[in-house]
Amino acid sequence: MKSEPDAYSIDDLARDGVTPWSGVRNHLARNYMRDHMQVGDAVLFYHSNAEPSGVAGVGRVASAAYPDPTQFDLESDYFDPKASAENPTWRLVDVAFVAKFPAVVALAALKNHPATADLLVCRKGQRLSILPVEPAHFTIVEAWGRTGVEPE
DNA sequence: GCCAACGTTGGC
DNA sequence: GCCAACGTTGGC
Repeated sequence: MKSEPDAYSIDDLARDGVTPWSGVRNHLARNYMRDHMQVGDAVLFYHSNAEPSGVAGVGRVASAAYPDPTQFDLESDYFDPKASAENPTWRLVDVAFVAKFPAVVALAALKNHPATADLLVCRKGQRLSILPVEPAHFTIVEAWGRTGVEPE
């Protein structure tokens, strides 16, 4: 799950403990949350538009999908006039903090390493804010981030 | 600041 | 329904 650290970083999640992943306004990303995420699923927390951009830590899905309240909030940047309480368009899940890596696993490093080069986030032009990660990939990235040691 | 890769909008 | 124009994301 991507977030710009200026907007919401792994440190913010560490402080809050759990946060509603509000503001997703892309149908594919919403569908991942709605159809594929289950409570307890592990999440790689990715810093985008950052120095460096990359995986900053680990989270965990802490709720099933439910309507994103910001779509009904006139004051919110994420207000959606087409959505209604009876027929919400956008959903989100809560994400809980698990760990912050001692150092960000940079996108450039992920791209350079054969064990992670085929991650979706490594694809050129990949802008989707929520992407699926294979369990094997998760294990590699998590170990890399936690230890700072490149995978074999 | 540039630009690739889309998603969205709106005229037709 | 098609598609051109436009807007956004996000790496570089």
